[in-house]
Amino acid sequence: MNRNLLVYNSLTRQKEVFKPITDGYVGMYVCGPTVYSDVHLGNCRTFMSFDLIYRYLLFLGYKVRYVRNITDVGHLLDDGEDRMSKGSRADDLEPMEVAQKYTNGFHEMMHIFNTLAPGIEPRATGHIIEQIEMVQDILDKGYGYIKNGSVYFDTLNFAEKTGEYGRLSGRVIEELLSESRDNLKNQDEKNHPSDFAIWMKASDEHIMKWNSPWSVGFPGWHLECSAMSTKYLGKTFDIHGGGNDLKFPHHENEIAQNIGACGCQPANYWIHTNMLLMNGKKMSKSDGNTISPSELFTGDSEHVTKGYSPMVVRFFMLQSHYRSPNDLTDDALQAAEKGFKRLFEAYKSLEQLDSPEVKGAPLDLSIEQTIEGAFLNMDDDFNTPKTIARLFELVTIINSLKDGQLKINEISKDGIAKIKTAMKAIIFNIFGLKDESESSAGTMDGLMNLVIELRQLARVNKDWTTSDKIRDALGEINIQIKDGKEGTSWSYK
RNA sequence: GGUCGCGUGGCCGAGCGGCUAGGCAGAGGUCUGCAAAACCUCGUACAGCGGUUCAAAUCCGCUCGCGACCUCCA
Repeated sequence: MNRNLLVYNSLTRQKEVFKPITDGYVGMYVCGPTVYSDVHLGNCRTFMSFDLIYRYLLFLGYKVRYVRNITDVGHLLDDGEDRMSKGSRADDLEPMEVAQKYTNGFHEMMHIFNTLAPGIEPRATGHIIEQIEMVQDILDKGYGYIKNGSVYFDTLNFAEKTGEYGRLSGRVIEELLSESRDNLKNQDEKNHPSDFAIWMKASDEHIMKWNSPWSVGFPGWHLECSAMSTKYLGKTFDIHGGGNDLKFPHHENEIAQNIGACGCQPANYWIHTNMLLMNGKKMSKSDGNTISPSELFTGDSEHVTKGYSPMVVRFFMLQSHYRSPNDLTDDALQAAEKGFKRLFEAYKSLEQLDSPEVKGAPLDLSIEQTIEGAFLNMDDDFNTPKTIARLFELVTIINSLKDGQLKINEISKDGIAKIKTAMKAIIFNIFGLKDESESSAGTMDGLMNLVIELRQLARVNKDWTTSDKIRDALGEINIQIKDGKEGTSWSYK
């Protein structure tokens, strides 16, 4: 498919025409989670955003190698303790048990949200050798120095020689120096405050450690992504993504390491997703301003009045652009839930539509324009809210045709087929939504057809007591009866 | 304190120099045995103050408010 895809590149701060290194192929690396506790809803938003991007690239016909790592080592806390170690001590588990436990939970949640699994999901601990080799490369190029068994990246020297440091995050090395002057404590081994460790010597009590030419230790906390993206996607690949809170220092340092090791930019396009807020504020466990995915599904939280299904949450997130902050509120979720149901109801109605005209009916042209508009919106930096607006324009047309406000011969068979193809592609393939009411649909349809038939019989006999009782009783178990011109249909409330 | 970004109608959320966003909620109407659903119509916007322009929600400046990053973070 020859579409002109525009992508906002954080590196250049503008939308650019997307052109992969190799025609038809895309290499995409996304920074995955650190698996030391349960998945955070914010993580889910980020990975759903990249799932959408992945899905759209696939839809456009690209062969995509999607790599998303699992970080199971190397993130230090303020007190110098590794998160994995801390997690394992708290749960009385081996570090790898902690990693496995939360990796499983993460995968389960990604499945619940209907995201496609990446093609490769490398773990930091599985790539210690590659990371050691990269440290050596950086040392060989003169961008690293050794202090007491630890190896640091020499940002000053790197910035002077390449002029690259700070480009992604818009930082200047002199500013980094001045803003860090106050807190030079705990940094005595570093030559410069903005330097960062690429190999850390481990203390005796440290659990996760490996042999290296410099010390028994562990890799620095930005190195894994540099090493693993290079291993699976090459020295320079197409897209690197992550949450915008990773821009600095993580991604800035990643770029420095890659350029330091091989002299080339790791990725041509950097994509950063924005944060999920709740009630206008960043989600934070310490402030109590947080909700877990399962609490959101069950409604077991003071922040919501009821539970919202995974697909409603996904649809809600699609209603805002991936580069905008997304504010989770109960009102917004309720609105999303109704919109989501209207969309799916219309899609079901669409499947029943048929026209006597073969082609060339009056509505056909505007429908084609709306469909094309939807895809143009997707081409414009994956603008899902605009695409959804086009979808709802189609919803109105579908409902009008179904209810007879628009005559069925105003659209052709060809036009209906085009809406079907487009909506199916956008809703299911690109947005990754699914109909949650589908389970055991065959039995339910059969049962409901019978009930509706009985009620119709009562209505023909003007037995309103019976017909209303059927309707109201069904309403109580959340099934809604809808009397239309073309007969009666039903849906879950 | 420094850097970056944002403030759109009752709520959410696109738009980013001239052309209807869309959803939810609200009002009126059509349809219906009644209701719901659906459809049609309608209203209330661009934080504030200045400036640039024939024209600004959209560009510039200031003020206020919010968020992210600067320390691990999606």
